[in-house]
Amino acid sequence: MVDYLRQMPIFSALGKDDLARLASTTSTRRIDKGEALFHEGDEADGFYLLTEGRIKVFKITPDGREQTLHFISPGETFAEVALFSGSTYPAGAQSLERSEVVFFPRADLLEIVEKNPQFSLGIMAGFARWVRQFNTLLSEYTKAVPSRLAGYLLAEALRQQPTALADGARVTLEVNKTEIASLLGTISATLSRAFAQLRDAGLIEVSDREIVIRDLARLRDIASGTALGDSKH
Amino acid sequence: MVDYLRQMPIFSALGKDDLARLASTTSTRRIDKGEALFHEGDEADGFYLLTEGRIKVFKITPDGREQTLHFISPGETFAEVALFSGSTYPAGAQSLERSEVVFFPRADLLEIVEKNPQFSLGIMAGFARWVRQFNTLLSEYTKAVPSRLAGYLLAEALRQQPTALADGARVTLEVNKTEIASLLGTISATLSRAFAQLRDAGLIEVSDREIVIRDLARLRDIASGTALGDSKH
DNA sequence: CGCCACATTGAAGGCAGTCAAAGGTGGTGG
DNA sequence: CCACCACCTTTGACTGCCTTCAATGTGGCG
Repeated sequence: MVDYLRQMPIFSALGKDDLARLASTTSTRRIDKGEALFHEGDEADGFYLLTEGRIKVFKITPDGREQTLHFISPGETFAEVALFSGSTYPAGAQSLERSEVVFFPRADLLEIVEKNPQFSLGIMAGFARWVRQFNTLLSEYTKAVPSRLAGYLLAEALRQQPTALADGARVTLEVNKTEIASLLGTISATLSRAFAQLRDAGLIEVSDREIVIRDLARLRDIASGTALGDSKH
Repeated sequence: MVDYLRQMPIFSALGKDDLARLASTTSTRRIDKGEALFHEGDEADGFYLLTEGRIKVFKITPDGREQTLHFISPGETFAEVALFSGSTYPAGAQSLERSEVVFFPRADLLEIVEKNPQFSLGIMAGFARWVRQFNTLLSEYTKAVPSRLAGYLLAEALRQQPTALADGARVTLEVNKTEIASLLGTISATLSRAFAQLRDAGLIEVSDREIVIRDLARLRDIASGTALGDSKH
């Protein structure tokens, strides 16, 4: 466990002793597909590291729909907001597949923070990343659904193959389309139409969860907000 | 200046020496109405404290509209994201009136963070607050415009008179309606209709920037997502 | 007095959400 | 091994809200 933690950017500044102490306070939990890890409003008493599976972090909107905020992949931490006193989780977390998480109780972390200023810098850097992502999500909201989808596909493509992104690149959707719809702030029926539009315009090919990017340039254009009909000679 | 800083929650954990050092590194800047403080994407080299006036923090959406993220009031800090290395401002800031800000350069702050773990906890708490606020903003986005407006009016009412919020409460809009429209993710024409709907339903009275809340219970109901037509006997 | 920014209102069009139905797929249990 | 079922995906028809475009009103300020 100590070695595993050491690999993570957030913990890399800690010494051997602190790492060992940290490791000894954690607990591991397995959750089945569809099971809730915590609910929005629950008392927040620590944060999580996902070691296996896939988790979604989401809010329930006033009209009862689920709005997904992030999908968490193995190796990522989430719910860091729990590091602060008296707070509750601002969103819920639920597994999309059989998953395994490591839990870090708040009390022990705070002790370590107080002794390791560098560690707090690492946590703050994590926050900054989060802010940026949220910012992006907010911008996305004002765009049409096909634009958001194009943006999502490009982000996924980049994540899956950071090098050599070019026409013909393949993207595998790692969650089902209903979940993607929730992340993009829409519903599966509308997302389905958006996929159809990008396909009919010749930008992508779709076959279940396998997507092939056929026209990267125009896809980028759509993602940046250009309406699908518009061409700019 | 030292006394002024000490009042702020974020700085309250600092000792006299650090406060004095911090104060000596700051600079004050006056900006005219409409002037930009920084633009989205600028190199972020410090954060700001607003001492006078009013500032909006905003992004330009892909289709060219302004999306306001926050209005900053005197005594509030903003652009804290600048505390992290190699980052750029994720949004722009512009004054809505003649304003005065105090600038805290990053380099000096980082030194203080390293010596004062408690200080970093304060900054992190600030971030957590921010996350929550953003979270709220995201939820708001999925609601109809009259609901968002109702939520905004309630939040303003609460901010202006934390005690004794009841029917007959007065709210003064502190920015013009076009700016409010931008904060609520819409345009002035649509916001104008939303005001008219709340007025015609007998929930509020509107007279320029002075709003009177006539039916607090129903206004809360609308804000929480109930459609204006729906009644629940 | 006249300009300008802001606010309001009308008309029209479009995008997306809702409801509904049908086809496909994988998993489970008999 | 097959039948059934639950879930996902897609498509159609419809409705409603919001945006766009445009015109008019109004208050402040030079």
